[in-house]
Amino acid sequence: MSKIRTFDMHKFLPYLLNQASEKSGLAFERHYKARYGMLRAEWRVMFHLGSFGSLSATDITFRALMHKTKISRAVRALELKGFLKRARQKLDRRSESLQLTALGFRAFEKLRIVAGEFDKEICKGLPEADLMVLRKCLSKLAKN
Amino acid sequence: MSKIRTFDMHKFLPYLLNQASEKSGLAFERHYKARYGMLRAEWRVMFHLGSFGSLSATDITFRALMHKTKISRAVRALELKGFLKRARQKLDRRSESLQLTALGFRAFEKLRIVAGEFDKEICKGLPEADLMVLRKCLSKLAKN
DNA sequence: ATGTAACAGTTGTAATTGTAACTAACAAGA
DNA sequence: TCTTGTTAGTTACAATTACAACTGTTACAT
Repeated sequence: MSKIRTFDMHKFLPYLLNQASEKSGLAFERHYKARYGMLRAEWRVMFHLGSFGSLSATDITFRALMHKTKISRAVRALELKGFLKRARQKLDRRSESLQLTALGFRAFEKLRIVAGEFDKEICKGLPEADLMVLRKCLSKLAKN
Repeated sequence: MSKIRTFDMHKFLPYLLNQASEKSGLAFERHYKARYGMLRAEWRVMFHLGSFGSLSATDITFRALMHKTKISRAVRALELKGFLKRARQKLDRRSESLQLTALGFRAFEKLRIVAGEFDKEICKGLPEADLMVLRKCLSKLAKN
């Protein structure tokens, strides 16, 4: 039985991406889970608000590739923890501008440091040149 | 306020990995969902059995980085669809060897072709040299 | 052989999630 | 003003999932 022209699943990009993503995602999860009782969705919302500043829920939907109900619930959870405050937009009262509170930002800053160490750790063993290529490819794949 | 030594989250690998993984995973989902009513967990189990041959549920747990209850239920779903059969191991009657049926393998073969096209599509625009680096890095990240 | 611990896989239950339907706010043409 | 259509975000409910407790099997020291 010939395997000619048969696609090799070991090279299937969605598979490789998922493996790598799950591995690192699971490993990092314990940091925000243990310290702040946050779910992954909450961490992602905090990550976006901390990194990009004030955003609306819809903004986060597109940036984080998460469903709007998931975001709605994560926002409420963060709000209940006192990590986030919302403010109705004056110009369009349908949408609200989300922002980390001082408390939320302190938590984000702590996690940012942990994230930096974590990132350094998992990048160990990969040449800097490869990392540049890797980041470039991942950004492209996420956009398209 | 100085940003010196502050980690740039845009380069945070778990974030980039998740973005790229979600994007491609969501896009490919419709193929097995629409044609075979399979969930992502089911597709992953089928993927592993189709690619690597006969495996036990525990094998898949480690290879696919999925929780064992998720696998247990995916296996049952595939079994009900007639895509998979199980056989108790003679030597260790706790574990069972899972294998695609002829029907299951035909479905896998069809999806494999779709996967090949899908993969080609999302790789478009990335130089072959970069893809080699990308795959190498992803494999390493998944192992560690 | 017997007790204890480890392991493969399943199931009950509670938490999380997705889908579709909803409310409230805007927009723009008749 | 009064539709009609769109958008931001929420909620009800059903589907999916995780966690812990469970059954049945094996390993192995006593």
